[in-house]
Amino acid sequence: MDLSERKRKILQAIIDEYIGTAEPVGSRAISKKENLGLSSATIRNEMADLEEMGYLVQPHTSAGRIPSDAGYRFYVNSLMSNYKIGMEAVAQLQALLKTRVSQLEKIIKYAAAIASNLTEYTTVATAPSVNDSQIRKIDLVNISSHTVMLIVVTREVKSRAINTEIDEKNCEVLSRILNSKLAGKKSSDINFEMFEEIREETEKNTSLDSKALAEMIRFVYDIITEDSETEIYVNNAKSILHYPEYSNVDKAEKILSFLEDKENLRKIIETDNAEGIKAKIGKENDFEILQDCSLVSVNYSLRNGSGGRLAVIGPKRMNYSKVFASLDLISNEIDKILGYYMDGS
Amino acid sequence: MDLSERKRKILQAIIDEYIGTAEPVGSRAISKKENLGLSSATIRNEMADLEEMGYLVQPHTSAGRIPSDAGYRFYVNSLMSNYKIGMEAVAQLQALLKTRVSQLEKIIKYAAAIASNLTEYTTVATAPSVNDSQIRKIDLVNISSHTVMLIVVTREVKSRAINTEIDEKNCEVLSRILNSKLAGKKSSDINFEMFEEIREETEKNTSLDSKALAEMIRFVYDIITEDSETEIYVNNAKSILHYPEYSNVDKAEKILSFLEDKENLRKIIETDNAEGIKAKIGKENDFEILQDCSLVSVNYSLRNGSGGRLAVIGPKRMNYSKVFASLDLISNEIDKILGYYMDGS
DNA sequence: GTTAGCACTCATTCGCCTTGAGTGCTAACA
DNA sequence: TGTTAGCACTCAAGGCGAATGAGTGCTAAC
Repeated sequence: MDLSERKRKILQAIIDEYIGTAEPVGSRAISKKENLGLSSATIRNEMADLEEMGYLVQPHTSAGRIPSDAGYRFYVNSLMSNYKIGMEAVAQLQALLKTRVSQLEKIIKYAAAIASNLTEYTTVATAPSVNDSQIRKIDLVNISSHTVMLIVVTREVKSRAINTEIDEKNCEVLSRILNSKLAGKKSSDINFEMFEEIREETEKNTSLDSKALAEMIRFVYDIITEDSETEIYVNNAKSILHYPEYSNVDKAEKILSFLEDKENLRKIIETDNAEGIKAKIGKENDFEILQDCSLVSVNYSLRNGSGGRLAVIGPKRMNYSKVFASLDLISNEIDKILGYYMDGS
Repeated sequence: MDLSERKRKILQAIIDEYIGTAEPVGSRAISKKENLGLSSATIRNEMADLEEMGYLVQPHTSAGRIPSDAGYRFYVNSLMSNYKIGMEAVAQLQALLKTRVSQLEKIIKYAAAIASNLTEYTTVATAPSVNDSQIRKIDLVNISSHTVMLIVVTREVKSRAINTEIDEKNCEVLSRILNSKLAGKKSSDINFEMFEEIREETEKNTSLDSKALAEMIRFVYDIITEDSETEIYVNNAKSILHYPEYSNVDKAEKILSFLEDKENLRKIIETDNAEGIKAKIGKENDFEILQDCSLVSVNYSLRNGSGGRLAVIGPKRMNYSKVFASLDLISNEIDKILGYYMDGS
């Protein structure tokens, strides 16, 4: 599928124009762009060719052309220009991410927010998954006469307030036993039998009511083995309403519903773990509701192997070059920070 | 402003009808409701009276009437019927809240989600504020060769991953000193001078680089004194799009933007700490953008004095009786659970 | 190979008319 | 004196056709 230089230029001009206006592009509009000195009639001939080749479609006879999915695909693969993000924006981004570096859990949340600011599209991101990391410490702290806070430290901190009658002294003994048996282990290596030992040993060394103890152990087991449900962040979903494509409120509502369901989001964002920035254009998306959208995503990773994904969702006629540039910038910055921060093990 | 029994009935019928249909209500529609055997002409006369009194307005001469803010206010204060929530829904709610009880922090999140399911309107809720509670424990855990997890336990658990070179042994010493100086204190009683002592004592007892130490102390100070930013949960914002009042996409987008800004939410939800369920109808809302909406809210509280607020936001013609009943139910259930759970101190 | 010119198509807009829901007023009725 | 039937009036909404104009494809000339 080779295109003449002229066809490439015309196709590019049409798509650029359409991205800006969301209106079918006519031959005259293109011919008036000074850079190629061609009359509208010539452009018309070329456009007819491009339509035949499948890159353009005509919504109706007397309208201009709009890009087809294939047209966008060609544009993304070989036509789009390099977008240059302003130095100030870059500096701002770096500064902002740096101030958040002490709240590692949240860095992706901020990154996703920044991405949606930069691009003005909806963004979806998964927090870095920290499954299966080593247990560093388990702690039981009495916070009121019958509430104990259970804390498990791995790479992250999980906690649970538990309603129980275990007193401070017994808490101490129990937490000492828990640590001696479990600290240093990976959560995937832990099974319920280990807790049987813990129960026995604790019963020997404390005056604990065996029912309260069993309950407590159950909680510890749960908190350790539960999949730390990786958070998923959505930003700027409402931007959908901006696009004429979704001026139909019903359609807009459907997609907003879709974006509210974390399950869906997980699916669309986790299908692809490819390196680098990937675009899914229109019908390339598995979900029917996204077939008028494009999804551009990138994964970031920590040196220890865990990572996550950050995606931009917008209309098919999104500003691809800007989106690609933004994601590139952001994922680089994140990799820098996280790589440094989380390295070693 | 006394209304005859007949006027009350007519006003109630009009508002009930309008809540269901969102269309101006005509005299004929009311006269056909069997319960008052009056002709449309008679109703017309009464409606004219009610309009003069300010309870109804006419969008244009040849249309029916719609309730004014004052009309809704009268309806809420003295007209609306008692909505009875189905037993199954009540049982479901109780069951659901109970299963979440071990994740206390999240109970309000679930309660807000339930409220928006029950009412089908947008809900906004603030998590229980746990400011100014006593520090129970401070911990420093090495999670990698140069990352230390800082953990502060009050009624909740706050944590921060910190990039530093402090090794395990020094961590232990430092955390012992921190606990001896700070445990048991309220975070509001803590000032930076105390940390000067801590710094001096630590320097005496460890080989710590004084710059790393100063930095670490700064983090501890920050995490303790920072306002634990009470989370704020929004559910079902998109339900706005359902109402014909917001079929205008621009208007819908404005209000969705408004609801995305946590600052705004905080303001609308925290203005009123009154006991019981309160409604703000139309222009009674301070924010101009909400002047076509009503906001019904309730506060829940723990026995220790902290608490939060849960609000339903919908169109002025919301189903007030259902919303009131739902909030009443939910806040009672929450109070039961939290009261039991968090009591003592 | 390029372009000017022309006939043709078709979505969009505008004005006009019709329709119908609803009102207020008046006069008659109970 | 309160209620109701009847009638003239108002006005938003919807249907319809003409006008508009953006765009095309094709042809003939350059």
